[in-house]
Amino acid sequence: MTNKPKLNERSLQLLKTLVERYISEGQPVGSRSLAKNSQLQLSPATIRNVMSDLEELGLVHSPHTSAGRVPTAKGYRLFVDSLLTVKPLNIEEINLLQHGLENDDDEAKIVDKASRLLSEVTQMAGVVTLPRRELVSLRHIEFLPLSNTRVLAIFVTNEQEVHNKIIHTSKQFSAAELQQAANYLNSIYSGQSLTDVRQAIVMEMQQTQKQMNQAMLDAVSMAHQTFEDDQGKEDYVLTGETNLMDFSELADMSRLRQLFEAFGQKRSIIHLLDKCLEADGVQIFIGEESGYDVFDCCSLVTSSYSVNDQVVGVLGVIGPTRMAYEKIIPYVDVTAKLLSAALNPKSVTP
Amino acid sequence: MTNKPKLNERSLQLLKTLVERYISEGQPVGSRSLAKNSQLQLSPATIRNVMSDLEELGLVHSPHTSAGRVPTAKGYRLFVDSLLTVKPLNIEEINLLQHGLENDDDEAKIVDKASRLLSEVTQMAGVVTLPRRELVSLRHIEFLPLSNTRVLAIFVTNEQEVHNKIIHTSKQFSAAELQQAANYLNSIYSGQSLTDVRQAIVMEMQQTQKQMNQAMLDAVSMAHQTFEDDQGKEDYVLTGETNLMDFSELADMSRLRQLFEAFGQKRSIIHLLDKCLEADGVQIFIGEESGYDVFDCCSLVTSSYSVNDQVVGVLGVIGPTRMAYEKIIPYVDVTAKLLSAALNPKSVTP
DNA sequence: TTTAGCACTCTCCATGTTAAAGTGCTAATA
DNA sequence: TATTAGCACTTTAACATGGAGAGTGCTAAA
Repeated sequence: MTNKPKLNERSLQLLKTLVERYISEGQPVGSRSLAKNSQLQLSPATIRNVMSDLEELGLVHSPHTSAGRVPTAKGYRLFVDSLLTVKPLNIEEINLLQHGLENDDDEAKIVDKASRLLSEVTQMAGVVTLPRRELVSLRHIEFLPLSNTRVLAIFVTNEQEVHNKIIHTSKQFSAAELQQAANYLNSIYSGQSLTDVRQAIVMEMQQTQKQMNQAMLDAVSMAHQTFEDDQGKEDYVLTGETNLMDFSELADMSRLRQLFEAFGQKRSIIHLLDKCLEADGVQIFIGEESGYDVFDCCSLVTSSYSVNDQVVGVLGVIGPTRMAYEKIIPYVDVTAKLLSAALNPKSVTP
Repeated sequence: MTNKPKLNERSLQLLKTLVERYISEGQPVGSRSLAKNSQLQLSPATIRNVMSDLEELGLVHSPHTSAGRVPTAKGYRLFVDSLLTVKPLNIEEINLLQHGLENDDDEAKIVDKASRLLSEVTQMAGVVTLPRRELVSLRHIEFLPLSNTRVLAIFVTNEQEVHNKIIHTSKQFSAAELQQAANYLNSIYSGQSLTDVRQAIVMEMQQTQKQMNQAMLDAVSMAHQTFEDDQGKEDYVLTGETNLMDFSELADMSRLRQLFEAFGQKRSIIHLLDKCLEADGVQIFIGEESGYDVFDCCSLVTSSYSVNDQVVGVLGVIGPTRMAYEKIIPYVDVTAKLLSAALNPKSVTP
């Protein structure tokens, strides 16, 4: 499907003004209005011919005979890729974001704030995935006895992420015994990556012939339980969903409901956001491009953010396909950069 | 305002069938329909007279001249308090709930499940506050060094709730020093209630003349930071909000938006749920009774749940004022009891 | 290739009509 | 005195009607 015929400068210029016009007015754009607002000196009749071509190419679409034209997802795509003139943020806008993302010890708080800022500033929904490190390293592990054979396992990864899980043991251990087990594990595995630790533990458990005393065996078995399921729960923070209720495109209740259910289930959103992890810079899904019916009249503008030059998450904005891309794109772009900056380890002052 | 005149048996009977009728049909109920459906042998004309009285008392209300009558919040209130015949759940319904709340180590998971069950079973929104203990006792505390003077404080309360916080110290401590501090604190404060610990720490810090070495002072100072802000974040789990989108009463977008914003902000909901903590058994807020405009056309049916015979939380259902109270009430009631059972410490098998 | 002109289509809005539902009032009835 | 029948009146909902406005597609002329 190599369909790029007849797309001369003029048609593109017309498509551009059509999209701009539609984005700002929200009404199908007719040939008269285009004739006036494009810089080209053309009569409405000529423009109608061009529109006919654009429609044939699937770039625009007419809701009914006597309405103007509306851009399709494909039309938006062409617009965003080749026609858009991005409006960089001014100082105040940048300051607003920078201010909101001032340093904070708590990673979760910063992420939350970033999402909130995105939604405030764009008046749409803001979304930020929690930062996920490729190599999660084990920092420290600790066991506390609960009732009977239940034990509370607490472990810290990546300097400051605390996880906990309740595990079951074969016999009842005293606090001292558990302390000993933790000491043993800390001495061996501390500092190693979680995947490595998991592997090593499985190995240990297979080679029982190795000279290990019962205490060490118990410790390894507990560690096995603690780390067994993937601790890498992907998650994201979504704010300003209610902003979406004000868009006429989403006024249909069943549509809206599906959208909010998708937000609640998180799965599809995570999957979509994951796709953006690899891409560098701002990435955009327009309408049906996402592949999820729920987002048919929505667009998603995202950018990845990083810590230590390593991409660890994605942030973005969800809104109706008809959004002011020229403004939203820089907002997402800048927020991603500022979030990266805010999350990066502070330069160590001596 | 002692307004209980003319409320004879017959008027009450009519009000009852009116409310039942309106709940099941969703349409204003006229005198003809009431004449047929009430057991009383009365002509529509007579019923019109009675309706006129009920309207004067503020129990019913006419949307316009030639529509039937609709119950007001006050009407619903009278209905719920004195006229309602509750339909107890049958075995299958109870089993469904019981099954869903099977024992699980993780408190958060059970609470989540309870909320989900409530919303599934009622097709409205389910809400459960996280269990909050009156006396939170300190179980264990632990410090881990981060970069520079930052320290990760981890502490466990109530046998299995893990909290963590980053604190700042005056100088850089080694892991060993921190371990020592934690040991000291554990030895003194472990087992005491958090409020007691907070008090004791403030006392310690004031009486510096007391013979304490520097290490002890450091430990106390760190503990002070760790426990300083109230760790009692009240929170709740809300599920099935999207169910509410299907009710015509909430079809108005701005209304719906306000409602969902209230859900997101949590404050007003928490406040409302807190009011239900004291009450025993099922409690109901109908429409404007809640005092929050957002809930004007919603009702909230709640019940508290307990652990060790002590009320620790509230659970309930949010839906339109026009809901099947006779079925919703037992659902909430039973779920609260089952949740209590699921959360109570298992009997220790020897 | 572009444009003017024109018939045509579709939506929107205001208007009007009718049927159905239900009320309030009055006067008759038990 | 409480109840009921009867009737005039009101309101809504659903449907038809009929311009006005906007915009199109097509054709033929420039």
